[in-house]
Amino acid sequence: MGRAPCCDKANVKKGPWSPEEDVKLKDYIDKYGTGGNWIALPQKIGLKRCGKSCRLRWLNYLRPNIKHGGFSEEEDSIILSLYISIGSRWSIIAAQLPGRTDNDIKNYWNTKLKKKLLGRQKQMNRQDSITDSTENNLNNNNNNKSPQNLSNSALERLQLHMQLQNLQSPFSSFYNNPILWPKLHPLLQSTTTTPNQNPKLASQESFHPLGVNVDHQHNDMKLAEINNGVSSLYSENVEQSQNPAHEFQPNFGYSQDLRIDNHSMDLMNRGVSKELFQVGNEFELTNSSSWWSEEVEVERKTTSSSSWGSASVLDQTTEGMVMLQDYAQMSYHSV
DNA sequence: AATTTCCTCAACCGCTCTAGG
DNA sequence: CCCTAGAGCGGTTGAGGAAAT
Repeated sequence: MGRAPCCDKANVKKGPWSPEEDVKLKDYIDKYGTGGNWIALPQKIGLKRCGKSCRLRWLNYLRPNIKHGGFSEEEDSIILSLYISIGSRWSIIAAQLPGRTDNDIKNYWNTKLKKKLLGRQKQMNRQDSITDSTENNLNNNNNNKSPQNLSNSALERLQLHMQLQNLQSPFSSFYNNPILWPKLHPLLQSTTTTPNQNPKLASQESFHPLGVNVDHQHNDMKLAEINNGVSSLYSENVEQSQNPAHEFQPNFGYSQDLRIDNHSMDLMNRGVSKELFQVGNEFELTNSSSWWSEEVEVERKTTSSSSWGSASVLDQTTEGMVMLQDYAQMSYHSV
């Protein structure tokens, strides 16, 4: 017993859309809207298409103000920083880029942007063998912590974190140099361990380079996955919790318990990114300079020749978020 | 010029989530 | 509370064009 198909596959046309089909669909939606029922829509118009196919065609190509190709560097930066922040949540990323569709961004990332970044890294590797040893360290770390527990996306983001760090500071290994690690709250420093230090963590949880231990089986960690971290900006330690449930206490750069009320969780699960950030705006932020060690902060200031474009919608988000963007873009442009 | 390989991206698939009965 | 249909999402595929041989 499989799942019932959403439409009669035998009587449905597949493949590329003809201009006539596009006109039919666009005209109808312009006049009457979708009617809130995509499944019924093709029958009303007389299209031999699956409702899902109509929806996709409308969202990705026919609706007004859609942009294709020609991604700007600013858009690249936003995609990069959000990908590192939240992973392959393409719909959320697309919501930050007016006129872009999730499908477009997904394709752009998979075919160009990712290669662009990895290409830079390969170039760096050729130039500097120190970087190679760093990659080996990463691989070793992955081996130690049961890599099958990490999704490809999470691994990729981990690697990107590493690579961005290397691009920024190619002569030192992020993982081998604790001075580069973000400072943790003194009281909680001891609660965050590396997989090597804690075999239990190594086998059960994703190890985050910035101190975020993600237990994917724990419901609270759904948020952590998203924040992992809007980005890595949050650390949490559920086991150490002293706080009541439903109390959301974000804290940039400090490892501590992280809880969230149902409404906020719902917003995040729905991918309502603006509201996600608005939730973030309510945070009482700690001084962002504490997030990175002074060494990184100094280098950040001296190397950065660019700043976030004033047009970025993300500029109005939390200080911490902007800082992350700044970090990502600075790293990106620093090569 | 012919063939092969690579790349791009539109579209599909199958899953999860959600609302409504 | 359960079930179902529809919406939405992310991963994957494959046709077609471009580049390389």
